[in-house]
Amino acid sequence: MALTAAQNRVVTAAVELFARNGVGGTSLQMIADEIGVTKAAVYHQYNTKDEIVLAAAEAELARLESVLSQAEAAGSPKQARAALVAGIVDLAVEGRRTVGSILNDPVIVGFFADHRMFRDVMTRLRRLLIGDDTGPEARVQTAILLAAISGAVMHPFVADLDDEVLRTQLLHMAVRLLQ
Amino acid sequence: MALTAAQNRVVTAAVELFARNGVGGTSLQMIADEIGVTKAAVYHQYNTKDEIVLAAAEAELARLESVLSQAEAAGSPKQARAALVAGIVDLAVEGRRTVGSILNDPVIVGFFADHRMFRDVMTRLRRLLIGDDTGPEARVQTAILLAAISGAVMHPFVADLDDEVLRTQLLHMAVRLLQ
DNA sequence: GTCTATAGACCGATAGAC
DNA sequence: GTCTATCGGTCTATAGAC
Repeated sequence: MALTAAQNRVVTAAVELFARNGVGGTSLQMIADEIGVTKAAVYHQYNTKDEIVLAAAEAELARLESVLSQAEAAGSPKQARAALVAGIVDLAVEGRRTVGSILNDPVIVGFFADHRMFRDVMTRLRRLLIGDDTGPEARVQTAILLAAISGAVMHPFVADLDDEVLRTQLLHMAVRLLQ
Repeated sequence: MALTAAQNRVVTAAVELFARNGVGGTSLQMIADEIGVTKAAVYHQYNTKDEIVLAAAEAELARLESVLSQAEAAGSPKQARAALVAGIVDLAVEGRRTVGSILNDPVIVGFFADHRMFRDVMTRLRRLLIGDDTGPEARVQTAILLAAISGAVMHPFVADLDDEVLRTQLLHMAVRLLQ
């Protein structure tokens, strides 16, 4: 899981290109060109394209996992939820160019379903946001909250807005939606 | 714009495959196989892959445009907004497997920015939802509303929910968010 | 860790018969 | 409207030198 400097260059370039062209529209040659090395040098770090996609998805997820862990350490469930939502808003705004495309790419969504690491984070996320209420209303409401945050940051309607303005408005709405 | 039967088969297969594999991850061979013809037969309908992608995006957008036109014919702005939101919820739930992936694919998002038809629909959508208020709050709120609807329907948290339950919950939230 | 060079499959696209 | 056959190019992936 700990990446070497060379692996980090590969993953960073991959995340950027996946957001720009989609996973299926990104070749190893593109990644190599973006870094300024040859394909063979990329293959020295990862043996298949799938491994790169997985590493890129894990790198993005690691940031969410970090926010999640911090939130779980909060005093009360209510404080935990607030901390989590604020952290997710920060994450989404910070990565507004890349997060959305990657989260929605069909190939990566497939990984989400297949690998336990992703499911575990989703379970923790769900538990923190809605506790033990597994009814339809709570599930839809949580899906809306998460989709709204990750989707709104890359919407054309807000493309020309400052990060700070976007963050403030988004957080305000998220708090309202959570009540 | 009016599609022949053969063109319709191509576009329908393309929409399905784009949702499953992404635009960049879908080849003309895949589309041909899905229909049960050869690549050359597909090329007889559309001369390039880009034309197919464009036709697929237009087909999806045409459904939104139809909802938009109906809403614009409503008596008051308030009624128009309500009709529009209800129509969009229906559209999203109906196409919950495909709509989300296609709306977020980087290649199609690029088309959205380049082609006037998409921008026109977006302008009408925006006018109907927020009128002449072009401030940050209104823009973020509208982006949230649209992102929430299109993103929530394909969220893993609601994957096992009935269409009817999902539609009801989603509509309830949308109305609340619109106030 | 990076390179050159290459293998074999698949890509988008075209020609021409039926 | 669909087919067979083919083109040049790019794809993922590997071998082996430095």
